Amino acid sequence: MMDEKELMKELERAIGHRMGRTGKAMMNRLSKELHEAGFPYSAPQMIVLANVYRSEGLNQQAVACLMHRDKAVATRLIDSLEKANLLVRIPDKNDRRQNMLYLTNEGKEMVFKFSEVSRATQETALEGIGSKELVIFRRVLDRIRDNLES
Amino acid sequence: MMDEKELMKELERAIGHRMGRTGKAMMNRLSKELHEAGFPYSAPQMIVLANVYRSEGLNQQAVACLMHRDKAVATRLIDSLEKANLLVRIPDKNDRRQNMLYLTNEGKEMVFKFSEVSRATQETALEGIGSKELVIFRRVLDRIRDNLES
DNA sequence: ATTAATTAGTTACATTCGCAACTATTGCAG
DNA sequence: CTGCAATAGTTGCGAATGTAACTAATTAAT
Repeated sequence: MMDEKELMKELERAIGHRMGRTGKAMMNRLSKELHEAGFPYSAPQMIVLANVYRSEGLNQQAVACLMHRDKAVATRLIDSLEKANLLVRIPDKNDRRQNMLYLTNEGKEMVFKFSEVSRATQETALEGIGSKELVIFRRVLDRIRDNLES
Repeated sequence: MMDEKELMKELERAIGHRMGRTGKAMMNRLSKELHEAGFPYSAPQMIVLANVYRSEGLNQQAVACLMHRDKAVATRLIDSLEKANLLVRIPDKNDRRQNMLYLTNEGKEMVFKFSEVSRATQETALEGIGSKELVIFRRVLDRIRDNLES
């Protein structure tokens, strides 16, 4: 068993905890900015919308995968967005199990407004961080993910 | 050659996405390792315990603050840990609103076991990453959190 | 061709979280 | 001293999440 000193060091260095906190901070800030900008929609809802905007016609499974959430969550978010007339489900003629997703005009407008808020938030998040550091940061992130998912 | 502004834009684009995915991967892995090691306790429970270990006698508010969670969440986690005999609440004689938290011997043992699992998981996660890069990584992580929480 | 296995999506259920209301205690202002 | 504000902790409630069971459609296997 390790001695107390080492244990203390180890506890202080919990990268996972730090990353969780920072990730949550990002999400919280985005939600707050959206709310303050008068958005009647949540951040997860807008993230779905943005993903559909980037690749219209994609199915719900793909949405779930892109946002790292369960497909049940995708179903519910898409339900709410369809009810709000921001997107529509179109059953795929070739595979009627799938719904292809398309934005309405209202949905597209909403994505544009969202992207402004989101960009501002991200700029705030990365303020004072040099591009060299950011390159390393991103490389380390990817490496950690690879280490854990393989 | 891309100019600085374009490069930053390009880098920013994927940061939120990557952090979400990587953070989730870490949490999943830790939970899995804990479960496989026969732990009957969750990661948040263990994080509470580790914090109490680091500064015994602290109150519930402090625990909540350290984990960046609501004090209600702290109450429930501490409830479960006290029920499991891993820690005890001792009312502060000088201010009877506060509970001072102390680990039981069983709780201390659990922290030691947890720290081994957690350290192993972290080693897996950080394999092949140089200490220089890691320092930058941590600095960027903290900077992002500071940027967002201030 | 029929049956089994797979896949997309939905729904039910239990869990967790954070906000807000509430209690109890302490500190402060007049 | 009295009463009001602030603080620690608890509890109730609604919202969001993931697992798993389920339906419907497709594909593969024999």
